Amino acid sequence: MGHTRWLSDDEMRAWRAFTNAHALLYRRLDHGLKEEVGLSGLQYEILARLSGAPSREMRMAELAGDLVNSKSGLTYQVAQLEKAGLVRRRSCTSDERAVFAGITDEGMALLERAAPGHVTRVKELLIDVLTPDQLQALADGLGEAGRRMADGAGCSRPDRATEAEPCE
Amino acid sequence: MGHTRWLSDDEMRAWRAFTNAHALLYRRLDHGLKEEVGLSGLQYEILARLSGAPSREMRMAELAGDLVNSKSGLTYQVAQLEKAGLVRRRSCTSDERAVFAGITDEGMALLERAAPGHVTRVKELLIDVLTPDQLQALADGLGEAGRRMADGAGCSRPDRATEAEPCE
DNA sequence: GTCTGGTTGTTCGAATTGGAACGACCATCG
DNA sequence: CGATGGTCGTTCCAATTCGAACAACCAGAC
Repeated sequence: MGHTRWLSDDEMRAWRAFTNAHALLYRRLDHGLKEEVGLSGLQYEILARLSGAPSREMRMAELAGDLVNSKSGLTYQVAQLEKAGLVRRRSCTSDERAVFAGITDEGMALLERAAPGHVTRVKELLIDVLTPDQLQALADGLGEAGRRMADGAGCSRPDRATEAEPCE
Repeated sequence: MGHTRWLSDDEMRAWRAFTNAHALLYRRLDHGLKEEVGLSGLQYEILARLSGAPSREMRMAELAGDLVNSKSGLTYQVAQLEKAGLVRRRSCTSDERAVFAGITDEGMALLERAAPGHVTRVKELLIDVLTPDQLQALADGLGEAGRRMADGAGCSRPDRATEAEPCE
């Protein structure tokens, strides 16, 4: 490691734009959700993933991996959602360790009530601002970056375990 | 508002890539900083901004605006940094309300020790993964999105006040 | 002057986060 | 079977986050 390669002006601009846009956007989305349906951004994401899962449920570990949140953090949030009746938990019969979190009908109803506003905001504040080329570049470039980081490349993260079959 | 315009597959891919890459990346950077110099990502950002400011100091409000963090959150972190001797605070003589936070020599030293590893990680994990075109698209597209959100467009945020002259 | 409206940074309390430690569990080997 | 190593989700605790309320302050109208 001779001397450090600093960021060029262009690189710095891109990097700042990336973090700045994310912070600004996430803040808006969070507030919007909180106001409209009382959910946090993370809670919305949890419900969204569950609603899209095969049988409307997922393993805790899989969820945590998808959301890039710590296990303990997920436990906490799922507990909140369960208290609110939006999610139900059941333990897997074939693997006593595993816990499945599934979205309830009530959760689906709330999600459907939350989605329009949320999606509209994402479109207005990000998607519609980008040209089709920029959108594509974003999907390609950041998709690749995400993929590389997800595979333990360069650091921790040994996961990518079993693909979570419906269990029974 | 007729019916909601949902996200197309491409749009969804881009959106997911964006949030996913950010989460993954920020987590790595955070851990890296914590291990190498004991700073959090936010603390590093604070020091970095201060080090680049005209006289190595900024108003609290300006800092908070740049970092997109709540005022109270910034107060907390700056207090931490001050306790560690990396930052010093002084109140402005011409405007008794304002508080300037400035980075100390000790802070500069730590920042210089932290920067190489941090910057290298940013390059390796993000910049170097992108093609020049993608980098440019990211800077342009997300830059524009950030700019629009920063101007109260569509929502709260009335700020963008005085440009914080050196005060004396 | 004095009043009013808006700004600034801090304080407070409640909610959330994340890591480490833990107990329960599976799978493999002998 | 008994032991071992690894996985899973939870619990615990300290650190952090955010918004609302607050006190001090500035600026302009009157």
